[in-house]
Amino acid sequence: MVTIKDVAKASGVSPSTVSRVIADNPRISADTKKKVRKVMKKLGYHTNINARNLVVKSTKAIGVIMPSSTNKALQNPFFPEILRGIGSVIHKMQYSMSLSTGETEDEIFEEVKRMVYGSYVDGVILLYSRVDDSVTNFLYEQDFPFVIVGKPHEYVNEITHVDNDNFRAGKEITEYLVAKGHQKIAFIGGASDLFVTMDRQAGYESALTEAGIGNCEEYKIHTEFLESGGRGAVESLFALNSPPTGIVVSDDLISLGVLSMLEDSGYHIPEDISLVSFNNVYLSEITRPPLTTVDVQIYKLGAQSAKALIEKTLNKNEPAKRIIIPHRIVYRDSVSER
Amino acid sequence: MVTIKDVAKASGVSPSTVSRVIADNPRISADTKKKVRKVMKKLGYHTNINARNLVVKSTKAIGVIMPSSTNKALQNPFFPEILRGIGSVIHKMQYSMSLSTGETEDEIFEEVKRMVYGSYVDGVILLYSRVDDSVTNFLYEQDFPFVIVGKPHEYVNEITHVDNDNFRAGKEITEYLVAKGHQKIAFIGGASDLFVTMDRQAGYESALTEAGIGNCEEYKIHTEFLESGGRGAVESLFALNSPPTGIVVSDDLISLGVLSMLEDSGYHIPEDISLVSFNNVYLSEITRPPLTTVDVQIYKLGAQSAKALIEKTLNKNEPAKRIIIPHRIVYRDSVSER
DNA sequence: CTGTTAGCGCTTTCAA
DNA sequence: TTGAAAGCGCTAACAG
Repeated sequence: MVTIKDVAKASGVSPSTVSRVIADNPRISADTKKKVRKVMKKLGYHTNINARNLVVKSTKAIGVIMPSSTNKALQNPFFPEILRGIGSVIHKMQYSMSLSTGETEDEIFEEVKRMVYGSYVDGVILLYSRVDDSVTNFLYEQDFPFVIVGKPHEYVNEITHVDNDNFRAGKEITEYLVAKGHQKIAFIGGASDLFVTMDRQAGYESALTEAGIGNCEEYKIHTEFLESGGRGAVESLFALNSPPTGIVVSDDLISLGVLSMLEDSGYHIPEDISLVSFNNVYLSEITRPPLTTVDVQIYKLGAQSAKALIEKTLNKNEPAKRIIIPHRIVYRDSVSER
Repeated sequence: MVTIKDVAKASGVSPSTVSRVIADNPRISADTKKKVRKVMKKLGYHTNINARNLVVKSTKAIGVIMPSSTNKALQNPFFPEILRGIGSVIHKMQYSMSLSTGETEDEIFEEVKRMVYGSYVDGVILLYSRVDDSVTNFLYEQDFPFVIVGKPHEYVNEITHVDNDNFRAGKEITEYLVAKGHQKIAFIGGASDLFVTMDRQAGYESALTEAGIGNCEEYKIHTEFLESGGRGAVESLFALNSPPTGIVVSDDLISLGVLSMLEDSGYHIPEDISLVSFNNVYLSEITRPPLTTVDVQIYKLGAQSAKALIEKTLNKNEPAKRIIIPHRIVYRDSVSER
């Protein structure tokens, strides 16, 4: 391995000068810089990141924590897309990204502890937000730089997070259904302890109320369609005396499942029943029919969270902020006039 | 930060002893170990990974390189799933995983160079295999430990890779269609410069030949359904004098697109035309109809590649190997008898 | 503008 | 079974 000393010797300067050249220190003459750089190139010098990290006490690495993956929720294209967004700014800033590998909550927690105690990373991005999460609490107590994609359970004003206005999004998409003449509108959400689900559902409820349409509990179900249970829940929805004519589904992937089983049961979308959804991942374009869905700009969600985190690691007392990524409805073919 | 010296002082031993306790060196008495460990706990000691890396010249980190993400191919659930597989063994071995963040080929190449020159990682997993890839060539020339998921273009016997027997898989699934009475079978593949596509297609062709069915070029098309071009290609397939009754599609996500447009055009699956696919990602269960597809065991693909790589980093002259992950056909409802 | 010197926190001979 | 000392490759005062 070529070290700074080798370069120093070969170019007839001191190691510190070489170090300064690397840092492009303005107090080094252009001449020496050029000379040293040439030698670096010739010798094939590359700075050893561990040595530098050790002294500057920063790794320029960000830890990204995925939710526990005991079910198939991770197969949601949401994740590669948000990783791409995070990656874009991480890359631009010359940082690197360390991904969590634990499958259970405990494993993940252990891993996060290693990350922060072992100085693996300068900061952490949490790709989920749950009630009473040990990782969140730990990071908060340690006062370690982190941001949440989504909404924190506690300390909302002290934890910087980037989120959509899921309440508004849920409300707007429901209002759209109402405007199309629907009165009986159901809600199908994923895990009910996720804030996304709760917020979108609250928006849905608010829209119904404001429209003067009562909202009944039988119209709200939660399923991830990952276990076979979901099927029954949806069937019972249509066994009701007065079945819905429209459905708000909280996630595109769930929509695909709902779509399939509805058509299987003889309903046609959108003729018989209309369906709207969230996220606008690629597959929502290629379902049959293509989905009217709210584009939450996953990529930006990722990019902004990385940006906010890096700012925070650079300046420890950067105030906590909430960053709302705007959404917009993408109109496709899963809704019909009533 | 609590260092080894602090622990040493507090427990009345030397730093080297503490270091040995951490490494669980057998030559340290059980007593001292206990004593020192108690102090470590009390002080909240955690070893600084950078300092250790610097001296042992190993980072216990693996770099995972995704394909360039200029299109939406990354939204394929294949990626989260293989990451999960890789993560499982990385985690078990107490390694960490560094994900690439570049979007273009050039960015990725730069990043890989940083990773290896800067001693960021001990080894690299390539999640793609392309013809004439600069990253592959670089890694090969540097003699840096790496494995490819898929089949290397060159030096097949010198680069350890983990792959499916895509030729056989393609052949078997096509034979299945033949056994079901199909004679006119088309092939729809993704990018034609990908080895997966080529191998699966070759298997398809071989099956047709062996069945005494000629295979004509008009029956083979390539599209990722990411650009609108795919639609036209498929339509022309059915504008043929003698349109196919069965289709082999090289990827579940593409299948979803094909499915949708076929039904849109008035064809019914499987009554009018049968369709088989590859990968068995979650969404193949929830399409309409659910897909008969070959399960390539993505998770294992990831796990085995991580395992092979770690072995290689641990023992530089571990011989190159080819690891074939078995596949199996999952029979669902997208095929009908002719 | 550049060199000298002292560490960063850890592991590892070599001695005892 | 343990300690002393050197050094991994780099940066950062402090001098000059």
